[in-house]
Amino acid sequence: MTAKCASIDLDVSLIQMQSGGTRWNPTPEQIKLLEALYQGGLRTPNPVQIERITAELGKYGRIEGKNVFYWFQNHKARKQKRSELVALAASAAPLPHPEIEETKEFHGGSCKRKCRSWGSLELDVEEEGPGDRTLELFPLHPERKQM
Amino acid sequence: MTAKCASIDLDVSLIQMQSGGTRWNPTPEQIKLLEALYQGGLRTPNPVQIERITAELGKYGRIEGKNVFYWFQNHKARKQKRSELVALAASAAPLPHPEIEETKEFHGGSCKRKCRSWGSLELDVEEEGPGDRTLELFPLHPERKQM
DNA sequence: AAAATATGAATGAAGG
DNA sequence: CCTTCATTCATATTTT
Repeated sequence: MTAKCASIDLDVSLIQMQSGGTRWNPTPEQIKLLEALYQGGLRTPNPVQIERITAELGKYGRIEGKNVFYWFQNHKARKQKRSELVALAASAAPLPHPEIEETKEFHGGSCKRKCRSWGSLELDVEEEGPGDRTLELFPLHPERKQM
Repeated sequence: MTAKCASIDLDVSLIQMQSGGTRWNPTPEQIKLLEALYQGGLRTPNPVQIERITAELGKYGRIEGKNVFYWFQNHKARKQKRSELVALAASAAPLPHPEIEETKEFHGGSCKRKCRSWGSLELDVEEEGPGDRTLELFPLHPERKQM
């Protein structure tokens, strides 16, 4: 028997948070919801939105409003940066090396791919399609209450 | 009070596994060049710089923009950390005078950042607005776990 | 080979 | 909003 179970089932999710020293660690469920919201078009939620999202995500783990706020900020900023960098690299260095292993097949003749993300290979992001899902996540009237 | 759900069985081993191969392993030539740039004063290259460096380093091995980006970030942070450790050790032994120089920032100062104002500010929304009270923000959850 | 260490990668948090 | 700091995780490398 592997003496591994130390009977100290740490409820890390809560204990460390109470100490106030550990940063928020989103659970898979929380991430899924956040990404769904982002995909739905939400970029900078208002305080009201933040409060609601926080309340919903709070069911899956400890979370605060600022976590939601920061998550959207970071998510947006980093997607921007990745796109920026990839686009720059693509325009600057088309094909410096003969060892190509990408086999980019373009259908229709649109060379302008919008491959974001760092890598040149995998790491595909969810692309919101038109009418992909009936996600009515924004029943709020358009108000300008940005921080 | 043993009301802990525990279950820390982390299958994280696969969650963030980059299916595609190993992480970037810089060649000696690449490291030499990167360190030369760092010594030259470069700390946080812009996307343009990153692209150039990537293009140059690409001659010596497979590399991407994010590798350069991360390298500088890590290198800088860890150099600072080491410097702090050394300074700490130095100030521990041969220092007859307890006088501490006031905020002697050489070129960066890695002091802990102060908290801004998330402690108890907004996010305290109890009202939905005038007559606006019919909306479910999360149609994704058919069931509630709050019981 | 196992443990310790070094470092690439990722992201939460905060400053400006 | 954009940039940067700081912490953490995962893995390659070195040490014992």
